[in-house]
Amino acid sequence: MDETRGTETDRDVQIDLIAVLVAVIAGTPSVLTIGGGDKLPSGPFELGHRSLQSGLRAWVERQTGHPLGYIEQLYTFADRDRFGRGAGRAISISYLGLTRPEEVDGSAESRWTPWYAHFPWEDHRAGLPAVLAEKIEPGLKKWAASGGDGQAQVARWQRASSIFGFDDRSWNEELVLQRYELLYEAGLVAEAHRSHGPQAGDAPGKPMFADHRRILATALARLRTKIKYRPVVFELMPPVFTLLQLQRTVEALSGRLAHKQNFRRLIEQQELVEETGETASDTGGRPAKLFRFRPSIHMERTLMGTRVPITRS
Amino acid sequence: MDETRGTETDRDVQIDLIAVLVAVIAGTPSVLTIGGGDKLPSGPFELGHRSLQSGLRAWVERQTGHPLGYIEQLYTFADRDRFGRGAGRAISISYLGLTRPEEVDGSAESRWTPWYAHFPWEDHRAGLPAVLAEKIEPGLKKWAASGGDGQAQVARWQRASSIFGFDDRSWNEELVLQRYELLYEAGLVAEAHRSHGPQAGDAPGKPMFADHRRILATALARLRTKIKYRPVVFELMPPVFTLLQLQRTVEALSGRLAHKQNFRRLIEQQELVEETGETASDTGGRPAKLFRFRPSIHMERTLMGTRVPITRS
DNA sequence: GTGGCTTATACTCTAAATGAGTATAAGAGA
DNA sequence: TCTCTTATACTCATTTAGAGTATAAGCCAC
Repeated sequence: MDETRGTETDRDVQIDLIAVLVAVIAGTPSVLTIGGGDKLPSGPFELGHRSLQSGLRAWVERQTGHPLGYIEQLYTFADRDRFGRGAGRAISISYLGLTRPEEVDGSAESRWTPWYAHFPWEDHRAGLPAVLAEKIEPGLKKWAASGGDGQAQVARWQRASSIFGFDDRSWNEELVLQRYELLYEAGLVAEAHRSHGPQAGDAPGKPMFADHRRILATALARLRTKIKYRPVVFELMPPVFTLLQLQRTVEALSGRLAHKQNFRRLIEQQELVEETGETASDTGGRPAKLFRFRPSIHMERTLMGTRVPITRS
Repeated sequence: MDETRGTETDRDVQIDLIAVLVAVIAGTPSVLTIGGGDKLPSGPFELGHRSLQSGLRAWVERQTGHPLGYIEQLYTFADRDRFGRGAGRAISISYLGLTRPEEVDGSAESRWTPWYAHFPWEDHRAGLPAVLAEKIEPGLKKWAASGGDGQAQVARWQRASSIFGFDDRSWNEELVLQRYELLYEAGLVAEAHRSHGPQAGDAPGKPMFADHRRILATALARLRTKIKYRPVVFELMPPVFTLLQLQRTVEALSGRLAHKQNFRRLIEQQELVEETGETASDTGGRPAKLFRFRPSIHMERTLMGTRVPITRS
């Protein structure tokens, strides 16, 4: 099996670990960035590291002063052209990490960036984002119209509209990555233009370094999928919270609103939380009971499911 | 953190691509193996490869004579001790691939191995597998009883019973990896004993080379999860099939039986398939209508969902 | 060619889950 | 006390899911 080995196989291959660290800060889902807010924390995987995870922890903590809690592997990339030709090649192993607000500090080099700044079309909490109708839909219409023969054009538009929910199709919040990739393909995000030419300024969403925005999209998609069947939200919550706070966090992640009464029904019937006995009176209305996550149920739920209701319209 | 390092960041790191290639052959879910049936096809990622996927394709096709269709990335491993100390270290990027029976041939070096040979406890189609009550439950009871103080013992047994569905808890077919890892931890699979000592013969399920069985477990878990919400089963079906054949394939993957009438209802209402107009008369009873996958719905369903009914008991 | 075996296919029934809404409670502040 | 705000309890209709009954349409043995 080892034909051409020995010379080049195991040389010039750099292994990078990239972290997408997420926290919800004052209701705003945010990602930890370095370098002026457009780079994800990352660093090389070194021989001294015991494992990929521990390598990542070491790097991120050094680079951001931020200790890592829950982390999970996202995806491994290896594009030859990732950093231009001739530079050898890099393999990037990306991770998703979740942290609580209390643990948030932000060091000199790192800071928390609201992720919807990079994906304004993903936040539907206040209704359809304007950017969809103003830039994305016309942009994709043009892209579809430029695609080969009639049939190919129809196929392009079908793809676009089913992914983005145009023409009265429903919005699926999990398709973050597909949407980003489609925009990239259609040249509607700045990263698609190597030279960052004239279009870059007009393209929706703040661009990021190299393919970091794609990685962030992967993370968002994974998180939105995961909160529906694993109780990971709690990794983002303070130890004690009201049900509305919990709901707001879920909404921040999924980018859409939930039906309050049904949300509460679902959470309670799943026995994920228990009352602390105290109430929070700073809510502006009737004081809300405070809850904590039920640790006893933790393992069980990690295995089984959690569900979250989201309004249909 | 950089204890024993020197200059060597990008040296001595070998990158392996590992394929878990799945096909359902005559109702038996199988995995492509080499080396006498205990190894997954794999090979180094080389500079000449355009991407991870194309590297994998090249390797597998050369090694097994088997062209790859649908593939998706599974997980990236990097254990320092994977191949013993001093051997540098290896990073393994694993992929799951699905193929159709027609494409199945099996070359000299490769062959198809029924995967339940490696995971006999995962096949519940003919009721609870005997190995559960005979070996696994007593083995895990013993393991639980040997774990620290009373509380720790209870916690161990709780974990075991909720993962394996003991004590009248329900079986969750998706927890393939958790079950394998628990068995490993409890020393109940041969791989847990480096020396392959006396217990190896008694341990349930055929062992595999290195950590290949863990990778296979990862693949099985992913596949069982995925068939529930993406129409990937069709990658495993011939172009034309009866609904019962489709059902048998789903059952083979999930390891449990489905309710025939409800299965049909679900498949039909989802409009995943369409009649070809022909019937198959070799089914032993009333001839069954033949169906094909609806290509028009393919993209849409790739984005949206597919569901599959499974009997509760 | 008829009765019995097998699988296919159509329906029915019931319970649970889900989406949406109404009604009432309990604080703060004018 | 009235009003505003949020919290919380219930109700209702629809959909989905699990399970079962009934009927259809082939083959085969006799």
